[in-house]
Amino acid sequence: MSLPPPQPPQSRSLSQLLLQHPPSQAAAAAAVPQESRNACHWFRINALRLDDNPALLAAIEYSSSSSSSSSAPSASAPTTTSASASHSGTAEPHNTLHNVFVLDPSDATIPSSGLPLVFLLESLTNLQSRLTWLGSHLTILRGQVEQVLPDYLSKHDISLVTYEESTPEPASSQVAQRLEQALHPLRIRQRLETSAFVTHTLYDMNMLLVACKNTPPLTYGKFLSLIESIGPPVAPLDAPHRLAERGPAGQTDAATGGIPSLAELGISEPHTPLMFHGGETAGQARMHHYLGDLARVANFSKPELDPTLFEEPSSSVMSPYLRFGCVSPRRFFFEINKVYIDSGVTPTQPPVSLLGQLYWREFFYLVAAGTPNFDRAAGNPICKQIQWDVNPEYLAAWESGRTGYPWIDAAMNQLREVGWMHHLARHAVACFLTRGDLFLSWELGRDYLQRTLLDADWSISNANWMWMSASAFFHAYFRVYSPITFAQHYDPEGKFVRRFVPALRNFPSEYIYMPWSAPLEVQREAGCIVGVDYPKPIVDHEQVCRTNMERMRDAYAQQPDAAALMAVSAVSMLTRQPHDAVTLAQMHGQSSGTLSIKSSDSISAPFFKPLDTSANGVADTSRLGDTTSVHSGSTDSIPRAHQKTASEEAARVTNDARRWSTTPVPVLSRDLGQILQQWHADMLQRAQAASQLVHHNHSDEAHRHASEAHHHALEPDSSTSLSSGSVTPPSQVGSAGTISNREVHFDPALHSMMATEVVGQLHPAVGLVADHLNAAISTRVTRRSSEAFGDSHAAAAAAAAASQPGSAKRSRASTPPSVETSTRCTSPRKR
DNA sequence: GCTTACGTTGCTATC
DNA sequence: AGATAGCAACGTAAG
Repeated sequence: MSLPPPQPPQSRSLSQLLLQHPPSQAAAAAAVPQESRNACHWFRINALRLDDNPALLAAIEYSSSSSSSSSAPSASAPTTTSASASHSGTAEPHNTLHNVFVLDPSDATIPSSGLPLVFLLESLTNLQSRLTWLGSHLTILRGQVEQVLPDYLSKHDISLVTYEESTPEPASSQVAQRLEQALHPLRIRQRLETSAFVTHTLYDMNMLLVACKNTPPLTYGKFLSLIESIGPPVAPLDAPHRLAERGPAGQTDAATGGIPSLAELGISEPHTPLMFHGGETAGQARMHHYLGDLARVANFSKPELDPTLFEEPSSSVMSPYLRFGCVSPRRFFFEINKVYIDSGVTPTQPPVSLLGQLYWREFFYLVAAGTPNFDRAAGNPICKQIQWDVNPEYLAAWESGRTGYPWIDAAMNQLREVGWMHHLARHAVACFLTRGDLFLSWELGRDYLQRTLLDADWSISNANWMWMSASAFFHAYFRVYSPITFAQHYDPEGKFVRRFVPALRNFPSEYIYMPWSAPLEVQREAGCIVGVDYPKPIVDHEQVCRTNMERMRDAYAQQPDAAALMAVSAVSMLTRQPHDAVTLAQMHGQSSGTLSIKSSDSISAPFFKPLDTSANGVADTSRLGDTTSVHSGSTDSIPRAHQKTASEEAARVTNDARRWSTTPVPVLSRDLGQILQQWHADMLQRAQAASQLVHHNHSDEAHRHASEAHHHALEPDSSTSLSSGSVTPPSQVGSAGTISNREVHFDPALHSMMATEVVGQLHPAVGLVADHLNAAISTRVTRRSSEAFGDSHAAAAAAAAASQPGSAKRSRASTPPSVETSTRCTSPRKR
């Protein structure tokens, strides 16, 4: 795959920058001369740096309009007649620059404990000293953003706020939305403007979503093609030069304070020295150090890196610095390109190259931005619906490094100790937790890593967990990592295990990855008795791996359509006939365009195994039988999967009961209700995001319309739009046990209505939901009905789905969420 | 609707 | 040792 030719980094002038970001330019021009031009840059968790920070530069530029000597590099001073313009030479500028970070306990994107918190505090400390050197100051506010920040802005008479745009993580955009909402009074009272910039990714995800018509590619190659058609990312901007002493340096008022200590936050100091230190300075040092080895960078090939190296990791470990924005991905990108040129050799190519890793990050951000319910299986249209087991003891063993498989345990211990694991070690533990061995949900593993890893990144985390569990992106579930041979290949001596599983320090290499197989005298000699000093394996890999593969095969074969489910659900909400939503895919009558969906082969499957799969039933029974027999006295030293504790068995039985329930309907309906509610919440969020987008565009009319859309989203008219109240409670959902005989009539015209009326009322950005609907109906449901009822029905279904509902809606879905469309589409419709 | 090419990184046995 | 075939056969996306 040939890539866009690298652009040399070039610094652009601020006026150029502002041209690219008309909002802030508009803000600057709109300010009334007599008013002060105090600006505030709100540092967010994804951009804790001075380098390549256009939002910071914009704030500097805005607040230093009078003095070209104190403004940012190469900035041409805007023509202005402001009062401060009369200040000359060394005089203190009248305007102040404020830099604020808000420690908001309600902000889920801010780590609240552990090594990630330590890393954050270090990053803030570094940021503070860098700002001080610059001649400015970092103020830490504590409390909810939407309360403390407006107060601060009001008190300091600030008229421009700049910040880094939110990530695809819902919690991230929610914070920004809460703030924007709270700032509304200030917009009027002190003519406050806000401006957001995207530098935490190489590309603006909204732009990419438009480019891919709201349907992100699901393969890396397709993603590369997409960005190839767009061109290389924008070059990074240099950090601001030193400013004259400005801003409220040294000031501490009641609401502000310094950077809190760990103790102050009630967190104990880590007992081992940090391996990776937070901050822009540390990040840049690491980047330059790593990039100093030209040959290593040019020959970088991700899958070949050794996951067992721990003194000096084989990969760059730039990920924590990218997560917190200590280093700009654009800067990293252009620095890598420089090395490629300097190295004089042909560098490796994506997907395995170092640059390719940045593209992976971008790819996952894009899919995350364009996929509803990206962080869970339910209601996630790209995620396979797999009936994972429930077993808290297995989960606890995995988390705490007590699975009995030294390679897995060592990796988990490394994670706990240093907050980082090699990429391939993550693969190993993720595969082990999910499809490989324990068959637990990827969401559980994601949760643990998300709060433990220094580089935890919502978009990348969820994508990789779906990948490794073969829930999305990757589907060759029969390729399972062995917890024994995989690490053996890299580290036959077991140095990594000895370092991170102290109990095995003296174990002979021959048995280091399978200590249970060592003769007892060997164990005694090594000072580690398996079962006493180190746990026995909690599962027999050989055995569970085979069983799990069968379960994966079954799950794939009976894969329901999450997308179709969502589509039908949505229509049922509109028709207020949710009791009918749960069923089957059959097509009758092309002329009437009415669909019905058969539950037995599609809808019930996401949450339940079909009742009639006798083969599986037998297998299940036999497994339970095995369990019983084992309890009657095997002293076999070889671990067996069915050697279970009573509580494990209880969990298993509960699990089976859930899977084999003979009355699935009520439970199914409850799940469905949750999906609908979640979906509705997502719509609200998108509407708010859209409204915010319009704020940034400073179009009064657009703004008014967006507000109306927002209002509608928040207080939906129950007769016209989606409200959680329209979800039928489980008790109202049909009679149990007759699910396979029930049908729902599904009119494509209603689908169209939903797109134009309800979705359109919120915002065209919500059109992406309609897009999912569209895809769901035209492909998934059709395919289902084809399987169930033959080709003629399928053809009719396809025709119906693609005819009148398609045309109107498709054009909307492919329309960028621009101001123009928003003014058109968000105007409320009377019924 | 069908076929085909492709997909960041498996394991084991065999030569 | 390093490469190859067999395993059992997935989904995505394009033609």
